[in-house]
Amino acid sequence: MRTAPARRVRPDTAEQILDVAERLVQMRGFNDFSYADVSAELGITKASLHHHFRTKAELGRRLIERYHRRFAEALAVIDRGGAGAPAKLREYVALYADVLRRDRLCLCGMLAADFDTLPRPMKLRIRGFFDENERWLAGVLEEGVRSGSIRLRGSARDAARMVVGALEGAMLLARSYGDAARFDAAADQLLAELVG
Amino acid sequence: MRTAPARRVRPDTAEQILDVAERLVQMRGFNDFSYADVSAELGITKASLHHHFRTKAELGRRLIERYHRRFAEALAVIDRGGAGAPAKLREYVALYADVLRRDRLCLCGMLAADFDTLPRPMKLRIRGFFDENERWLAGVLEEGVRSGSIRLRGSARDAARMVVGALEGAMLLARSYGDAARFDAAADQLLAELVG
DNA sequence: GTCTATAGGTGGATAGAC
DNA sequence: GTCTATCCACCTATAGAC
Repeated sequence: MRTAPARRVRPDTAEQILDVAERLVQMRGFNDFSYADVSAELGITKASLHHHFRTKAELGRRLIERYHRRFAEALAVIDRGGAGAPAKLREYVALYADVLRRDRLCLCGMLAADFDTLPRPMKLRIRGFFDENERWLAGVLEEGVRSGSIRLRGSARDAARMVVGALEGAMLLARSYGDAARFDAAADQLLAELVG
Repeated sequence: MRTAPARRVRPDTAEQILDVAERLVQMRGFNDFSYADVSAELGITKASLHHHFRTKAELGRRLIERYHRRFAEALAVIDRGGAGAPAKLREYVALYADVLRRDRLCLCGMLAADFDTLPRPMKLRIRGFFDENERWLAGVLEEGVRSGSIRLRGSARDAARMVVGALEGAMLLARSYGDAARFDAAADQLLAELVG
């Protein structure tokens, strides 16, 4: 079943850089982490970082692309599970909760706060990430409406947008109190409104 | 009816500094505006800014305090209006929408994204702002439950927390698309779930 | 209360050797 | 692919004259 070649035990340098940068952005924001931070953590010089990612804007763009790809894969896994709409929604919420439990915000939620200061290629990809969230959620909600497990007041698209915003905001608030349970409580309330 | 002394036409320098800094923080975040930005806009030197606000941390603290005070006054105005709970909720949402329409985020929503990088006095006051929002909203929701105009699934406190998060997140998302109508749609959905 | 001048640090980025 | 060395812009903050 596994057709890909065996993975290296140690990820290559570019991946390691993305790993560290991703965590720093999710915790501090795009403009509050530096090549120097990544350099110190990985034990290689800033000049070497520039060999892998020519500019910070390019590093930022690649960060979003990888995050989006992995998120889409997680959604595909949920889809393959074949659960009903309510269970799928709970799995979706769990993706957010897992991020928060590692003391991070959603990468794109954080970048949405930095939005005004970001280069255009990053802005477009942040929207692309949210668009995919909205599309997937709207599909699940419509499926739930058809099967009678979900009750919506407006369009599935508007409900999906509301849910994404509510979860991003709940993460933001929960982290300000260092209290992941705040996120869980908010998400539970939200789902209770949607699920019959 | 007006008992306060007539206001100066030109606000004093400290207020002007707060005005400019507040807008910059709401648009760009606390770490992406500088004394140089404010200096250029007001036509006074950075050294003069330091005369009014010794450190950036102090300026940040004062920003939150003023924002909190003004917000509390706006809530008091809503209370004095004597409307029912659903109308009060709509007025509350309008406070957020007005901020967004000036291309800004909530000051404390933005600072919540910067949270990890902020000095402790600012962190405590950001929580204080959200606490007040939560307290006021919970009161309105309870009033609505008593009068039968609001239907809650959990506690008023949890519902209030969910609403604050959802509105902050909706602002964040709406601004990323430069589309204030996204906020309105999300807020309408949210209120529709609470109001009967 | 405002200015000039400057300190001391960090930012992203580049040249060129190995 | 990694390094040393360096550039220049910008940051927050201070000293001291007016």
